[in-house]
Amino acid sequence: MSVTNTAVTTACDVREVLDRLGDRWSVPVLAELGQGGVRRYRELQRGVPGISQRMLTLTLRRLERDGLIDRTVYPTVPAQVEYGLTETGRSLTLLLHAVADWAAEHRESVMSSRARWHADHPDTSDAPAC
Amino acid sequence: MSVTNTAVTTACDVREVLDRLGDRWSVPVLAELGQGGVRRYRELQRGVPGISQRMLTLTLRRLERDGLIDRTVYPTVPAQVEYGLTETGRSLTLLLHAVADWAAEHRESVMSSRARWHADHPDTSDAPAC
DNA sequence: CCGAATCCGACAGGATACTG
DNA sequence: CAGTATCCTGTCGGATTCGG
Repeated sequence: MSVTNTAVTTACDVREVLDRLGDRWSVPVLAELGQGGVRRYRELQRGVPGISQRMLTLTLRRLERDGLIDRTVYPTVPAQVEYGLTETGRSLTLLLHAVADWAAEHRESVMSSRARWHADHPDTSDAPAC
Repeated sequence: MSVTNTAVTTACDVREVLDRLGDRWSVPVLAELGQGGVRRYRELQRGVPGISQRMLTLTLRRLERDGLIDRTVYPTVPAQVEYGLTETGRSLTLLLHAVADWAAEHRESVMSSRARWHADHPDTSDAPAC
């Protein structure tokens, strides 16, 4: 770790820093937090349909651990917790917008390619619709 | 599919189109193919250290299915197969460069945040070094 | 309200052996 | 050389229950 050269960026580094892009819920949670200011736990659960309490908590812990969101606890009764993006997290949402733009732009291309593949290879499995 | 509005981009769509960003080997393989022209099967296996034959084949099939790479078979003996990026695949590598840049730029921030978390929570598990 | 703890199924992915 | 086929394991994530 004595090397300060940040230009050496391998695919390995990317996965080490951005492994949150691989899991199921980090991106939806970040997207929800990116829409506005601060959200409470229940609001997030409603804003990210389908997420379980377990995965919401795990995802929030990991995002907090990586410094992408911060967690504020108000010692009221019952407890109140607010989640919001950090500066790093906000910059990440900009990147995610670029990713979403790419997906929207090339969606037709990818889908038609998959349809062609599906026609040529009738046996291979397909992921169901979203 | 009668809607032509591409501005409606949900996180669901992104994962549907770009689920290859989530798996273990698609990005390294795309990076290897993005470095130069066309690669053969064995060259890819050498250029992507650690990948097994099984995962290399699976990854290549999925990338081909999505129209990100194309596969050319020369009917020589023994068989010779070449893989190369399509136009869509090349445009994706541009996006991946942006992702890699973000990771390099915020690597220190994320790492220090994890170190702090690790200091405050001595029990939580950590992914090993890359 | 905001979680932690536990159990469990599914599937991605590694190792190995075999084939045209 | 360029793959299949098979077995096996770890991990992710869902469902449920309990606690502060």
